[in-house]
Parts: sequence; C-alpha cells; structure tokens
Amino acid sequence: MEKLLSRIKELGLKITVPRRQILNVLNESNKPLTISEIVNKCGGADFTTVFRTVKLFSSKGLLQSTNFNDKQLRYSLIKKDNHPHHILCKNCGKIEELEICIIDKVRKLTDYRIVDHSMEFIGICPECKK
Amino acid sequence: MEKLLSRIKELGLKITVPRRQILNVLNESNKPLTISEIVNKCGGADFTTVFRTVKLFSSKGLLQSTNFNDKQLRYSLIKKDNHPHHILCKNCGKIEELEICIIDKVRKLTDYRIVDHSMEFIGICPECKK
DNA sequence: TTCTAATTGCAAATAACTTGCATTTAGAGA
DNA sequence: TCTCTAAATGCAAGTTATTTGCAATTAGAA
Repeated sequence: MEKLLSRIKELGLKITVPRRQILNVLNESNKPLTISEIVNKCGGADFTTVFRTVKLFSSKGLLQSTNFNDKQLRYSLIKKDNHPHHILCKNCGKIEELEICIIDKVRKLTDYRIVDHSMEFIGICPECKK
Repeated sequence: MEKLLSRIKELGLKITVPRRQILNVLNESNKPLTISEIVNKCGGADFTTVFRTVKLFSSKGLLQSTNFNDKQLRYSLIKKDNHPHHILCKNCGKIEELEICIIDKVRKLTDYRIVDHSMEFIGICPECKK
C-alpha cells in the first residue's frame, strides 16, 4: 500500500479520501472487483469518482482489469511484477488466483511486443464438483 | 458449415435466413466480431435478432466469445475441438489466431473442471514494431 | 398443405458507461 | 500555518450497450 501511495505521488496525482478508500477496498479484496462492487464497498464514494479513478489508475499501471466474459470488467491491484490471472467457480462464485505465466511463450511464438494480456478460466472448483 | 447446421438441427433449433447470414459472416471472418459488426455485415438483419442468436449459439457451444478489455464482446465460430485464442495489434488493429493451449495445465494445477476460458493478448505486431 | 411453436423485428426499457461543469480539496509555496 | 491553484469530486445529464415484451412472421413436422 505504501508503495502504491508513493507511486501515485510520483505520477503527480493527489492522494484523496476516495482514492484511499478505493485502494483499501481493492487491497482487502482477494478477487478482482467491478466498479459497482468497489462503489458499494467504499460507502459513500460517488460512482463517477470511482469510475474515473479506476480508469486513471489502470491507465497508469496501478490496476489491472480482468474480464470473465460477463458485462463488467473487474479490477485488482497490481502488487507484483507479473500480472495475475484468475479462475472463477461458476457454482459458488469464488475467484482464485492462478500461478501461471505464458507471456514469454507468446512473445517467442508471435514476435509481438506484448503490452497487455488477459487469461481467465471458468469452471467448477474441487469442493463444488463433489 | 454443414457440421454447424446439423448441430443446430440436433439442438432442435430452426435454420432461418438471419441465422444462415450470421453463420456465414462469422465463417468468412478471420477474426472475432462484435454483435454490431455482425449486424453491419449481415445487411438488413435486425440487431435484436443477431443479439439473441449470438447469445443463444454461444450458450449452445457453437460460438465462443472473446474480449479485449474494450466494451463489447466479440464472437467467433468454434470450428475445431480446441478453443482458439487471439492476439490483437494495438497499432494496426489486426487480430491473429494464437496456436497455444494451456487448459490441461490449468486443469492439473487447480483440479477444477474447466467449463470455459479466455486468453487474449494485446501488443504490437512485428510489422508495426519496425 | 396445414398448423404450431420457434423466431423475428420493432419499440421501448434497463443498465452500463461517459462527459460537463460548478464546487471542493490536496498539497505546493509563501 | 495560511493562501492559492490545479486537480479532483459529485451531481446531473448524455450517450452507448444490452435486454425485454409482444404482435407478426416463418420453418419445418405432421
């Protein structure tokens, strides 16, 4: 969190009440949240503010967006260097992090300069399979 | 295409003029299309019809959706057994298919029953890098 | 050919996203 | 600490995307 706050300052952005709330909410969440979910958990923060802040932070590389092919994007803090991926249980709604990275493979395969990527899985978790 | 049409019959669905158009458009496209793009290429087909058909076909496993973290989902025919992935060039807009499959790896890693997944890359293609 | 349930197309509703602008506020400098 | 200004906020209103309702049409089974 301290790292994030100093990164925000470095970027010339202000640290405000709603921004702190948004970062806290994301920091305390173990899964990516939609903008509406962040708003709900922020208690009082305006939708537009959250919306704009999340877009801004994403564009600055503080947040990443993920998408489970439903309507809304979900956002999470980027804590490490690598971009985490997720698996969603269709049955219980649980979202877990996936320790897997194939970006190097794709880079070699395609010769593209990769600037972003997403990789999401949807399934039934071991508990729900029973 | 014949395979798809018979699959539609098997599912107890009717083969109609707009449905043929949608399948043709997707079959002739080398990249996933948004619903609006399909409507435009279908010449005269109603948006709602395309919308509903695409959702229906997706739910039946005839189409897959992909998402490049822009607003609209994109759809493509599922031709083979494996689910194709894509890489988008941010500069020229080209979308190419990626020959890569990590579903078995994820299945082993998580012990989930995987029912769907997506994997998209965004970058700069070799031509645009120059 | 007849009939019926499936499908379509329009219109209208809902939901998601985005912008404009007056007000407020963080935080740099006095 | 106080002042000041650009950045940020919050409301309202606009735009775009998605979804639903329903009467009219149509595929294809009988």
